[in-house]
Amino acid sequence: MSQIQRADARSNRDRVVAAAREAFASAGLEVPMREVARRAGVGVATLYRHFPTRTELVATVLAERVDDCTVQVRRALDDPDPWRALSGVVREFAERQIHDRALNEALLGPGEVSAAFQRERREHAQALNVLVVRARAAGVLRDGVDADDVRAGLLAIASLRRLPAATSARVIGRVADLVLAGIRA
Amino acid sequence: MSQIQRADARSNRDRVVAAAREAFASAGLEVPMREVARRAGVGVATLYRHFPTRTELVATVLAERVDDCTVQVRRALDDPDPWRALSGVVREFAERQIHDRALNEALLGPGEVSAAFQRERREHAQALNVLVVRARAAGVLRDGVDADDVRAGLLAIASLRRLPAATSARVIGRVADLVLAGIRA
DNA sequence: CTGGAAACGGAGCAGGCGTTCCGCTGTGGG
DNA sequence: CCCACAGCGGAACGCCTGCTCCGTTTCCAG
Repeated sequence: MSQIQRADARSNRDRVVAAAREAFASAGLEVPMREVARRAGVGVATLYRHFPTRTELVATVLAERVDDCTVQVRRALDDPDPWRALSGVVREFAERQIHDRALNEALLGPGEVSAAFQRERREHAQALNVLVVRARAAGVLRDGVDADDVRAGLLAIASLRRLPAATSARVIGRVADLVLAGIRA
Repeated sequence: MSQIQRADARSNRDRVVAAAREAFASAGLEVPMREVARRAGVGVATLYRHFPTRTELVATVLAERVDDCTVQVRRALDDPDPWRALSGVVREFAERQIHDRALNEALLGPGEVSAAFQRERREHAQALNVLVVRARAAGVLRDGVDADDVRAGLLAIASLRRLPAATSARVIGRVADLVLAGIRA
């Protein structure tokens, strides 16, 4: 019913997405289209047949990553310990940044790219709000700390991904600790 | 004895530096050379005669900004109140980032550019160390916080400059508060 | 005032990017 | 098995960048 496209086309599309995912994660979003095509073992035309514009390819790959983050926050809602839930989200987010160079650009990139994720971001924000409200009710947050503070902390962690790789991991870890110390009662 | 160059050459050099300073601050370091030349009211060749390569122009402009930061930390050494001195450095640094888009790239940019400031960075680090040691002696720092934590916090603040201008100011302010709360006893 | 060196401006070059065009290839329904 | 056509690869286009070349203008010492 669905197979309008040939089997080899479908397989090539998958290889392109896989190559883009890997390339973006390790080298950042500015990897040239030619390079993605080369890694996928296809010609540039094939790449453009599946993704008519660079932005669409980027959006497709980033959608997966952004979803990962939302899923992670949702999962934290199941944790009965409010502080462990919230601090786990911050720490795991930091961990993700260390291993995936593309993710931070989904959150920081100039409108064009990140505008596509408004819905995902809202879902992420809502789940995070719940975590913050619970933590606040449990009295583990410093007075005056709200969800925007936590989001600002996450953004700060994400931004650090631009540092030279040699130091970014260490700095991200320190900032994550700093953010947690900054929101805790 | 020194005027080996003509008066108009000297004046053009000044205009180029001024134009670059302004352009970098408002639009970021990736402003094209043509655009800097246009703003300065000179041809590109004139620009290249004074700065043989783009990197040299960038380094010249950034050197001023980086110096500003070092001077500011040195001045804080005169403050008798250790917490006010340290927190003032963090806040003023945040303020600078909000108003100058170029500064963060001096600290974050890939080696090529930022490597030129190793000496300045060491001086900055030494002065900051003194502030941290004093604050620690005064007992206003949380246990385990060291100068690297403060530096990591400053880097986090600097990195945020890449956010869309509309939100970056607010987020930078929140993160600065978060960092201060995170290091305070 | 004048001439030659210093300085100038902008067209032009090389190279990298995203994207398109088009002649060929190989898949899969009949 | 076969051939129409979906799908392919890579050369080529247009644009933008950093940087250079060279004929022309401007300064200023004598």
